[in-house]
Amino acid sequence: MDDVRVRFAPSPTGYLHIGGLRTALYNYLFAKHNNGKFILRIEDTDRTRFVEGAIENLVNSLKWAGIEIDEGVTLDENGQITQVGEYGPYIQSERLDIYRKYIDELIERGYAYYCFCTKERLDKIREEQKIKGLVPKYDGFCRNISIEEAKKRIADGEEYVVRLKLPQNVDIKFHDIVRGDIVINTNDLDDQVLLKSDGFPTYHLAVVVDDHLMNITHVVRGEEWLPSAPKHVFLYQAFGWEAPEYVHLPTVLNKDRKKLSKRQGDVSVEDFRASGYLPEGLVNYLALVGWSPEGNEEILSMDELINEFSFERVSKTGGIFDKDKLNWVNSHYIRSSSSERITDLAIPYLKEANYITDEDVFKRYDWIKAMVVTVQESLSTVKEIVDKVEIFFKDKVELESDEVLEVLKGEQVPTLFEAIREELGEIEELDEEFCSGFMKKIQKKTGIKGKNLYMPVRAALTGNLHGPELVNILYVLGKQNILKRIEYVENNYLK
RNA sequence: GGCCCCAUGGUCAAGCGGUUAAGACGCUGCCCUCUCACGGCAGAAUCAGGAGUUCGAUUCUCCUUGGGGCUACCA
Repeated sequence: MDDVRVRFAPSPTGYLHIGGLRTALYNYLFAKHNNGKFILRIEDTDRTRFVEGAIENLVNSLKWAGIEIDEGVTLDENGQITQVGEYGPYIQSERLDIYRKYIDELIERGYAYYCFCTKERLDKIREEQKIKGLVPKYDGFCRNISIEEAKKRIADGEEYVVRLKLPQNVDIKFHDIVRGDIVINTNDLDDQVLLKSDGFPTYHLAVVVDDHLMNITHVVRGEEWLPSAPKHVFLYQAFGWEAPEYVHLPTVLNKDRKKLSKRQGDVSVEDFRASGYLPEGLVNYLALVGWSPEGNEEILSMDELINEFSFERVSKTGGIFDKDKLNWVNSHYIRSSSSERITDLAIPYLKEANYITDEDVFKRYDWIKAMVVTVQESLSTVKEIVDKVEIFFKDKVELESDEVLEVLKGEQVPTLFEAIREELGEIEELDEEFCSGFMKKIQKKTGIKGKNLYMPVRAALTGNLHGPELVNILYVLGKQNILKRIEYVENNYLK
């Protein structure tokens, strides 16, 4: 295969959408699988939709996800937008003169024409066509204006656009790697605007010119581009260029089988990151929506994904974004991460919940880490740690249910509490070693064992019948908290 | 409405003419265990419908139905 060059070409209209990440990911996986280049191009031809800071966000989200940009738009070490590569500029608004040149060429060759129709006229004819039950499309009013006349009108200051001049009733065929051959008749296509009245190209012109000039070998993009692909193919033919290979990816849907949208909650990569998803988890899961590995193993690192990826195994069907499965994948990565990593990721959440302070981070890092380890295996997202460690930070012991009270009212409970007090009285503070032997000592001392030993202690310390290992709870709580909670329980529930 | 794409359990999906129709998430039960979680085992659950083609269709063709997309001087 020729040197593979693919591009991810988002519009800088905000944050990177989860569907966009998937598209970028498949581009990246394909490129890396073939030792090719992954290029980031910014398609900012719609000035009305430009959002400040969007490019930085896009790049940061890609980097976070582990997608490395080989060429095109990226950020330098100071976080400033920069462009690398020999096919630049890679930001379309900086390529206006290039598009201009190719538009002129198209017009000269008779594949495009100037159009002076006003917005009002366009709206009107569409309205009429709709009423008549016709397909709303441009009626060709300006199709036959001569170049000379058009130029004169332009010189007179008339506003204009340039439209694609599509032949009538011609089948345009093209091949899509995952979908096979696709044929669309030009009668079902519109004389698409190529150059807008503000001098900016539309997507259709810019994408063709840029993909050609940047030597893109494979256009991998969302399914929503499928119906306009023939226009692009026609343009390649008009220019006399060789078209790239096409891959139109199935859509990522929400539970209602609609395109994933903001109304359903998190949709941007930034949202998922903030919710405590690890990049490996999100990437791994996303790879699985619309593609499947050959084997049964679904937990795959980026390198493994690169190694296994092929368009042959990309599905044609839109897939629903399944948060449950994402959580499962993510929990896998949380469990297999080092406790240091998860601790560092958890600290901001713990601080936000006012469970810890900067001073704690500085002075009691090991204690924080111990707490994280205690709940690490049960987390789906790092953010969940806030709920999981809540038990350690309550002043009062709140009983979760009547069953807890039942346990606390067991007849051996006073003996148990007394033994704990005595045992704790002998030491300054708990260390991990002490904790791991603690329950055994109590057992020896009181003769109480098993459920009867653990459950009342758990109930008294957490107000709960479930939770992490009791030994860990003891350590995280520390001597004073243990004594306080026992006392609290005695005073409030056992009198 | 027109055009295009798509169709295997609730979800992601394997399958590419002959299979007891994989696997994963979720769900249920059991085991492990102080409990939860992890882990292990087991279970329920799928080829949208109808015509063809064929000795034989989940698989190929057509129709119906359903879903999605496009139909802008947005991408």
